[in-house]
Amino acid sequence: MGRESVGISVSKKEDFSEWYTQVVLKAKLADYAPVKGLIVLRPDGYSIWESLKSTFDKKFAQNGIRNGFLPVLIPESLLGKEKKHFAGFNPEVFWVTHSGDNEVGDRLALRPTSETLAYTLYAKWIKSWRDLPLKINFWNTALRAEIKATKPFLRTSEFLWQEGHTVHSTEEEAREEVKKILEIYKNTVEEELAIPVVIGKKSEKEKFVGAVYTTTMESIMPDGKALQMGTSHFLGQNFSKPFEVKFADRDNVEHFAWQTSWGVSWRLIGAMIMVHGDDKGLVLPPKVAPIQVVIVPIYNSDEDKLRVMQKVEGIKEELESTSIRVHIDDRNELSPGYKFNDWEMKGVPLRIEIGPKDIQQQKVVLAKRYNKEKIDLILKDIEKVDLILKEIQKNMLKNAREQAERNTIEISEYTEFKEKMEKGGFFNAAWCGKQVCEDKIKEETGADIRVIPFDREKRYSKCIYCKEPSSMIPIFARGY
RNA sequence: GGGAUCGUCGUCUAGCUUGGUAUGAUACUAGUCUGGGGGACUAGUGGUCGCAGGUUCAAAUCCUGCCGAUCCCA
Repeated sequence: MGRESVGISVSKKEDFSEWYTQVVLKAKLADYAPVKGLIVLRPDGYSIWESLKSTFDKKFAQNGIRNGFLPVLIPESLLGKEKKHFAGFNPEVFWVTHSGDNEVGDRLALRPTSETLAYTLYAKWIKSWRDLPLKINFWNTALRAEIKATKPFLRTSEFLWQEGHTVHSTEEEAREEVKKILEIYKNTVEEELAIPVVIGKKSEKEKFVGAVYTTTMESIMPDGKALQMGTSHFLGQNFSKPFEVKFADRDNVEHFAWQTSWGVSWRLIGAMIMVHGDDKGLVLPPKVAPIQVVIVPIYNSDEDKLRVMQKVEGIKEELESTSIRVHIDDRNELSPGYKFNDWEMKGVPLRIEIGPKDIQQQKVVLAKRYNKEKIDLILKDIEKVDLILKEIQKNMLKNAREQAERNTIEISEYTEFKEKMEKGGFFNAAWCGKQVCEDKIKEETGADIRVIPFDREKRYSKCIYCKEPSSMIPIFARGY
């Protein structure tokens, strides 16, 4: 009894959407807030975010990027300065119309993104080529009113993210920056979260409103839908002109600057849950797990307890000396079986079980979360835990990659495309580049162009829709 | 944007048709026995029925509005 109400009550395979929501809530990553579309991050969820944040911060710093802070309110007059940008975001902006009892003249937007505010300030700060490049990243939240059904981490009206905004004196340097950032994103997501991504460009239709072009990384989820994992935009001079981000070059001629902007959000956490989780709950990659190893002591008498706990403390110290994050589950009132299930729900990568029998044999039992494997480890080999965690991290990426590959297909017949799209997946299909075809495909199959992979930008074939000559093979999929 | 369904202790749920202040499970608290895969027993705590208003002697139940959630279609 009780099993159903404590654990996940549906299987990942049969009801993916319900499964996802239950994992988020029951693993205590997040909870719903009293306002539609808003969620609350709990400590277990927030530490995953903190872990990602610290990795990104290190990599950004190595690339000469520093952190700053921007306020949340942006006057309408600023937001509207770049026309297309404004038109794109306007339908989902939250507006502040009053300050206290007084109506404000120029309505204030709760930032849907900060380009317009940042660049107003950049225009003040940048005078000379000596001020460039200017590279600032902002960790904050963005607000975009979601009318559609919301999902924790994947679609919420407020989300945690970082938005980076850089300014360069040359076009080449800005384009290079866009690329560098996307590489940082890809490496981090694959190495930390063990999720494989495909990088490339967005189509004209799908690019960031106001950008010259958008580069993106996309991943496929186990239900066959695509998730945008992060974007890095080349803004050209589209913003520097209306916002007058200008600098005097070495020859004392004034030029408009070249800009980039880029961001990843807590969607990454949602992706991690979907890709790695199973019917027992969350499965965390060791690198981002708040607790990497949980020790469950087993005993049934006071003398046993004493002996076991002594051993357990020793193991903990030894593991911590190699910077492993260890937790001892010393809750006295719960049975070992309950604890096993509890930590599996929370996704802790490795569990150590140790009881009187183990002490007698000078060993412990190791249980790996991601593949449910249970093995014995001789006590004096305890330092191998570090290696095992590394191996888990590696295998999780490998498994995810294999799964992604199984869900990716080459396709050249439109009828087959339509038919198979019902089941989802990444479809490599040729495209002529015309938006009419892109629109028709979206209308008839629900799939859009997720990404045009960099290595498939110059592949010549026939458009899947109109059969006219095509010059690229994008990935089509239904998205989140 | 159009349509449908729903909202009762923390969670799931009975009651709603035929108005009379709420059922059970789980969780939680305490104790005893237990303890290597969600343990048992006993005793407790907890809800005024999403919110606001209306009808009525009386509203979880009927009516109106709002808020929120889920699903389908575009």
